[in-house]
Amino acid sequence: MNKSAISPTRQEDFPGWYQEVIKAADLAEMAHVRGCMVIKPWGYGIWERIRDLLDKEIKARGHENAYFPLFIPLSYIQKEADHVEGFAKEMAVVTHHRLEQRDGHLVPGGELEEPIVVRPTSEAIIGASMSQWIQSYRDLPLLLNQWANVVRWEMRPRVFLRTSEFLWQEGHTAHSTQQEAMDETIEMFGVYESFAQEVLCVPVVAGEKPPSERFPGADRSFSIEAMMQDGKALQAGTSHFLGQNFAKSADIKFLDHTGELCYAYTTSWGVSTRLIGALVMTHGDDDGLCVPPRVAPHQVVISPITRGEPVDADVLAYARKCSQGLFGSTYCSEPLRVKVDDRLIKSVDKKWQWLKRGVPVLVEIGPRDLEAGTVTFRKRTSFYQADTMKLDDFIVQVPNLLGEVQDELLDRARSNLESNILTDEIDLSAARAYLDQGNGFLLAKWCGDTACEVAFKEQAATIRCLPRDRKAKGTVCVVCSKPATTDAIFAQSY
RNA sequence: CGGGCUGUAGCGCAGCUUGGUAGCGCGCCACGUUCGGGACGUGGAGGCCCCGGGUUCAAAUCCCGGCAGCCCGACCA
Repeated sequence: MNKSAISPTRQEDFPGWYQEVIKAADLAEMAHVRGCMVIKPWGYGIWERIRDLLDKEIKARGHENAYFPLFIPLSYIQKEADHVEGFAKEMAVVTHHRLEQRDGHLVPGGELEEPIVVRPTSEAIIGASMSQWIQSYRDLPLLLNQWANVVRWEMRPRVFLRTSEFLWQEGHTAHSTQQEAMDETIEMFGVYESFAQEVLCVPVVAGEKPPSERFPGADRSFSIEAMMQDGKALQAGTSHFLGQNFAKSADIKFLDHTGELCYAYTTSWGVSTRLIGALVMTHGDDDGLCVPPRVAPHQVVISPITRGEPVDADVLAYARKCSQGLFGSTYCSEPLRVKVDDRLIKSVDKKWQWLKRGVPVLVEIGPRDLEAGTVTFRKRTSFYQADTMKLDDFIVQVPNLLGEVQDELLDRARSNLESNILTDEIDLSAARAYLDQGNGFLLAKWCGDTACEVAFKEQAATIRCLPRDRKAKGTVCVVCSKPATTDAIFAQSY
């Protein structure tokens, strides 16, 4: 009888399962514009939680939010050579500014003298402002962040993972010294790492990107790499040390305390709606999504079991009493988010809906509970096992229940990550065979030569990052057997 | 951007070969019997058959061109 709610299952067809969960959990649907998605309330609610919590972390470190234009003059983009090369192939370009009737059709008219690109990222246009705002070392550091949409015309869109338009946060800072900019890069890198783990329950491998995977125009890039349940890596957040590259191209200069004119050092860092894709592929099961309580739009849903009988009114009142009892309680220093789902549909349908959406705790209240002064509830992590508790006890216990779900999700994900990182010292053919199966990460030594990365191309595997906290066994490069200079995580990736 | 597959009711699909009144299941609405693990019966609503051209007396069906989606590559903070 315990037929799973999602078909196909993860085992049968992981990409098919992913798309089905997106749909069944009411997160999003593809719009009829290439690669664009409509984010539905449950999905957007998760994004709002991510935004609100991360925004606090960003502001707590002295950054201020601002907003810069969606449109960037082509000439701004052109200033940084690597940046242009990195983004040129995926740019939406605006060339006209009106529509004209011609042969009964609307066609673009009024060609622009200079084409405008829709921002794929905002280094170029924010740099232009920075250059005007910064004159003295007293103007530094300049610590900005913006929440915005960006557009990248990717070849192969995938909902939440790689959409033509997506929502993100992009931090942009300018500093007077290299060290301070580097510290900033590492600081925000750390914020992402702990946010992923503590808030999203997504454990990650944190490390520096190899040169081939750097952000276009960056001197150094750092990323957090999460492992999806199919063993593939998902880059979940990046932080870049841009050196003086953008300062030179955007003319961001200041007079230091000795009166010398210097270029600033800049950084940028961001996370996007891709994090929702990470949540799905980290915590989803064959019954749908499991939303970590800290980012769940509703942490507790109370479903009154009504059957069109006189007792319904009392059941509903009892459900509201339960909801009100939770009012004023907190979890992680925030008021509980509780919803009474009093829609006039069958309670069993509500149960399946909330299972698929992944609400952390679902409470069902019926005439029996009313009579006994109890509630019946299920945690999403053990949904098929309902518990019954006195109402007063339940009200006290809810924060603990949420904590349990949060912990269970993290533990489960962490054990998946750790048990699927191959750390054996193996030779190239064994490494290839392992990566070809695509069931996890390989932690191995690397000589630092890009040519050795190419050896894994056939297996579609790349170096995801040079892990900060993990040491591979051995002393020689897994590919060429020359002395290794670093540890590296090899994996297939999204 | 190359190769393959697909586009018909909210969702999943049949019909297309061989052109001739638009179908099925789920869902939705109404009523009745049910009801704490996806109930059942009866009746009903709902379609520019992706878009634009062409062939034809006649196109969901044949031809051409687009657009969008999925899978595989290449590409990709």
